Amino acid sequence: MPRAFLVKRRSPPPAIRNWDELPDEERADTYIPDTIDCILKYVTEDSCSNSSTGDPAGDSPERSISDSGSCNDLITTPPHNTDQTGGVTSPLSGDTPKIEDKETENLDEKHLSPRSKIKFTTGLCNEELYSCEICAKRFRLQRMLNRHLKCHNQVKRHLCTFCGKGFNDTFDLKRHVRTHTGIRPYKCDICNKAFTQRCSLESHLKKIHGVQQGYAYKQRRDKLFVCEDCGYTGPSQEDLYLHVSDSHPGSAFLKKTTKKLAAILQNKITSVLQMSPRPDEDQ
DNA sequence: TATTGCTCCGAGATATGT
DNA sequence: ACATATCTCGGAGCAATA
Repeated sequence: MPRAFLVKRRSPPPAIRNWDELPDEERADTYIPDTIDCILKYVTEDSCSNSSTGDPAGDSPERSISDSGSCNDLITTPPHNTDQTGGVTSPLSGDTPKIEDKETENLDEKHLSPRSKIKFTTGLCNEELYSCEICAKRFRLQRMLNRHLKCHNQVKRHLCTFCGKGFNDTFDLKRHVRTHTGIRPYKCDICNKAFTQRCSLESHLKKIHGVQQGYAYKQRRDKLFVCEDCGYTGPSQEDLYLHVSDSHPGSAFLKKTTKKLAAILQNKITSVLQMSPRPDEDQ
């Protein structure tokens, strides 16, 4: 789906946004506004009063049904309480309510999930959708809503050890950390310039070299296995595992590798070692 | 087996540097 | 003005869990 159809929340609620201004010990602290209930109540009432017709304005430019006529995972509707950039603002402070992640889960249970699950009927489909009570976005899958709720949570779970900036997503953090480590896995074959993200490389190729990447969807999703310790890239997870275990035995990557995968890899390593003659046997 | 969470990713927007 | 860097957030695959 073209992202132009999505409500963009270009955020920066100025106060807390700058993580550098917070001492480390406060960055990940739970922050539950005393007024959270009020906020939720407000939003709920607001939702009720405004969204009974779905689109109070009636002339929303946002799309609710895809061109194909089928239901989308995300059906975008205008947020009822947004700032100019589409961001959600607290009715009290103008800032997005800050909710620690665990609290967000409670929030899901206590305030959002049951009441958010609605039977949403359109002319083209009739299916249960999960609605965010904060911004009124609707999702076909509960897990999509659950994850979306994190967007409204200013306390990020994943903190950069270099600058303290927080992210909702581990991969976003990993990608961000590359800006500190200088690891650039995506290299331009033509001029050898390297980039931290594939889309930067693609943009470069297109604008500078006039090369349009013709990736098929599957190719696009091919993973690039990057060693975040040294920038080594491998064609497979096994390859990366072998590299890391060999070159960076203390790496967190090894600790994160699932036992299952580690066992599979260990078996492979063992079988390879068994097949190759041991040096002392050669002699 | 169905659901959920984690992770990787791309698309697009915005920020920054030259 | 343009190129590049960085960020946000939804889509999707897969593994873990109920």
